[in-house]
Amino acid sequence: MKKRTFTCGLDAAIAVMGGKWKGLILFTLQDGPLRFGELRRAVPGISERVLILQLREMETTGLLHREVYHQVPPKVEYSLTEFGHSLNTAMASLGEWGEEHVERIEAIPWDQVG
Amino acid sequence: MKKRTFTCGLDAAIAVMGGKWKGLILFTLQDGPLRFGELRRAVPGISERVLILQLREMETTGLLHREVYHQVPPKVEYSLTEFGHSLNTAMASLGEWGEEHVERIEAIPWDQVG
DNA sequence: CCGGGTACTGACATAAATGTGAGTAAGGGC
DNA sequence: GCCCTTACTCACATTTATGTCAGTACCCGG
Repeated sequence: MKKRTFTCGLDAAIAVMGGKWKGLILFTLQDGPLRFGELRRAVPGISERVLILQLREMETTGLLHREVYHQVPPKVEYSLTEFGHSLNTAMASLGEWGEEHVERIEAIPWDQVG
Repeated sequence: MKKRTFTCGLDAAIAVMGGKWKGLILFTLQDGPLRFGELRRAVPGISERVLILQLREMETTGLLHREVYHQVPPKVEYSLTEFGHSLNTAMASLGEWGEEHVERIEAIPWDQVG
């Protein structure tokens, strides 16, 4: 358990929801629990492996809860914890900003960016 | 200019401010323009090269403005555009969330996360 | 004419993130 | 017995992000 330190709140928040997918996963789960397969279909473009890795990370960081139903075929449900919900709320304004500016963002010459 | 499309506003926002540093740079510049060296000192831990890359990206995406003063030694100032300011505002709640939960976030076993 | 400060650039190396495709276990229906 | 579904795991391959370090151009003060 090496402790990380952060320069500010934003730094800490980014450490938790950093990466390309976690925000979207959080967003997708806001309306209720989903099983693994549903989640995969709900987040277009993500690969199985990466989805699993992200889910594991988010479980470890306390953003979401994993509930296993001992059935065959197996059923596993992922849902937001209180912590996850609170982060989702905090990201709402970022999502709104994105929506307001989608056209401008899509018009950015992304091939010149990297 | 390949156009990217986004699944939702959050997706678009993450494309613009993604990565470990852009949020912090935005945050650092919120109180007014800074020159390159000042910025480097204000964002602890970032390397010169990466700072430049991030600044270039953020210039291309329209988040900030680069003003060159033809002096010796050279002086270059970076400042937020309106677009950058609006994103900064949208990220404020994320920063607050981070501050509220720093202790919990620092207590996360980060070595088990990756 | 030497060293200092500033804002870089370039070659290179490593680390982290993401992606691909195959394989596994379990029981139920046929 | 065989195939189906589901939620994975494993062994890679590739891409993206980040870091290190040396070097450049400019003029100025000493």
